[in-house]
Amino acid sequence: MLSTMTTDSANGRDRSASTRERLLEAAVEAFATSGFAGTTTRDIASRAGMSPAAVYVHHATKEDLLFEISRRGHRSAVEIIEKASQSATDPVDRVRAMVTEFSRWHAVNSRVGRIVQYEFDALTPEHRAEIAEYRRAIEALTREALEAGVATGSMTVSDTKGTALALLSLSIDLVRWYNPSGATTPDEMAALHGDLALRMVGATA
Amino acid sequence: MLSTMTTDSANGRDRSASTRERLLEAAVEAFATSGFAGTTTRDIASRAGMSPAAVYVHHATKEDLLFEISRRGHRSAVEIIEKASQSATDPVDRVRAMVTEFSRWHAVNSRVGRIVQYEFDALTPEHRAEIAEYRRAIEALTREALEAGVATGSMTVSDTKGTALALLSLSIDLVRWYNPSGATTPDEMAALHGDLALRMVGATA
DNA sequence: CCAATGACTAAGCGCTTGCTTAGTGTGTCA
DNA sequence: TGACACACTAAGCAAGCGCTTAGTCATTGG
Repeated sequence: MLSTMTTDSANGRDRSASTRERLLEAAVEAFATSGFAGTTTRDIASRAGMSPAAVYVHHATKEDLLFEISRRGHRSAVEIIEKASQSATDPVDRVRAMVTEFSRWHAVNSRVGRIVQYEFDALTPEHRAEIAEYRRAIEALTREALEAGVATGSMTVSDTKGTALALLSLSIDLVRWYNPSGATTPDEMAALHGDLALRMVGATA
Repeated sequence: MLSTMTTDSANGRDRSASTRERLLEAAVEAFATSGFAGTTTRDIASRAGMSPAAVYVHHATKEDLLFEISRRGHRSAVEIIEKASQSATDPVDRVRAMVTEFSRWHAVNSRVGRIVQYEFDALTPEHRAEIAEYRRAIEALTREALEAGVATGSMTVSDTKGTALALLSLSIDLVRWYNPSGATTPDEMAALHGDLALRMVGATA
C-alpha cells in the first residue's frame, strides 16, 4: 500500500524534502516580486513560515536558491521548446508549435519566467555559464527551424538570427506585464503569438 | 558673447547643474548594471567621483534619482513615438515608422531603456502613477494606429490590443540583450523590426 | 529504552545600507 | 575687504543585511 502520509505525520526525509521545496516556492514568490537583490533571506523564511536560519538548513546561500530556480526554469523551458520542435516535420508547423508553446510556458509560469529572464546577471560566473548554455540551445533551435523553412521555400526570412530573436521576444516579454489573474488566458496568448510568428516568417497561413 | 566656460572655471550655478547631471549619469550606469535594489548610493557617488554625501546635496533620495531617470526616459520615448505617429498619414507607413523609431530608441538608449522597462516596480506609488500614464499613452497610440489600418482595410488584425503589445515587445525586449558594442547597429535593428511589424499586421509590404 | 540523528530556532556577529550632521573651503557680492 | 552663500566632505548613526553558532526537541534504529 502506498504511503498515506498526512502533512503532520511525515518522516524525517519527506519532511526535509518538502520543506526544501516550500523554501524554493517562497523564494520564487519573493524574487519575482522584489527581484533577487531586493529580497532578504528573512523575507523568504517568513513566506515559508519559518525562522531566518531555517533557509540555511536546506540551501547553502541565497544565490544557490536563485540558481536552483533558474536551472529548473530553464530546463523546463528548453524541454518545452524541444518537444514542440520535434512535434512537426513541416517547418511552418514546427515554428508555430515552438512559438505557441514557448509563449504558453511564459504565461503559465510567469513568476518563474520573470526570474529566469531578469535575474541572469545576479548569478555567480560559474552558474551563469551553465545557464547560458540553455539559452544558447533555445536560440539555436529557433534559428534552425527558420533555416529549414527558408531551405524548403515555405518561409521568406532574410535575417534568420534577428528574426529568431524577435520571435523569442514575443514570448519572453510576456513575463514583464502578463497578469495571471487578468482576462487573457495562456491559451489565447499562445494562439495569438503562434499566428503572429507565421506572419513574421512570411509563411502562408 | 556666449559663455566660454571651461570645466574648471564654472560659476556656482553651472557647477551645481552639471554635478547634478553627472550624478544622474552615474546613477544610470549603476542602475542599468546592478538594478535599483542592487545599487548603493556609495556606488553612484564614486562613479561620479564624489563623496557619498554629495548625492544628497543634489537629490533628495535614491528613489528620486530613479524617478528622474525614469521620467526623462519615458518622456523621451513618448516623444519619439508621437513624432513617428504624426510623420505619416497612411496607417501602414505610420505603423512602420512607430515600430522603427521605437526600436531605434531602445537600441540607442539601451541603458536608460533597461531602467525604464525593468525598474517600474521600484518607484513609490505616487511616482509609479505618473509613469503609468506615459506607458498608457504609448500603448494607446500603437493600438489606434492598428485600428486605423483595419478601418481602411490596409491591415488584417483581429486582436488589436494583443497585437499592439506584441509590436511593443519587439522593441522593449531589445534592452534585455542588446549590446551597444556588438555587431548589430540600431539602424539595422530598427529596419528589421519595421519590416516584421508590417508582416505582423497583415499589410502588403 | 536509550543514544544518535537531524530538522529547526533564538540570538547574534560583522558588515553594509540609506541618509544625516557638523564642518571646511571657495567663489560672489556689498 | 569681509560677510555671506553654497558646493562638498569626514564621520557616523540607526537599521537591516547574509550568514553562523549553540542549542532544543522530536523521530528513529539498535
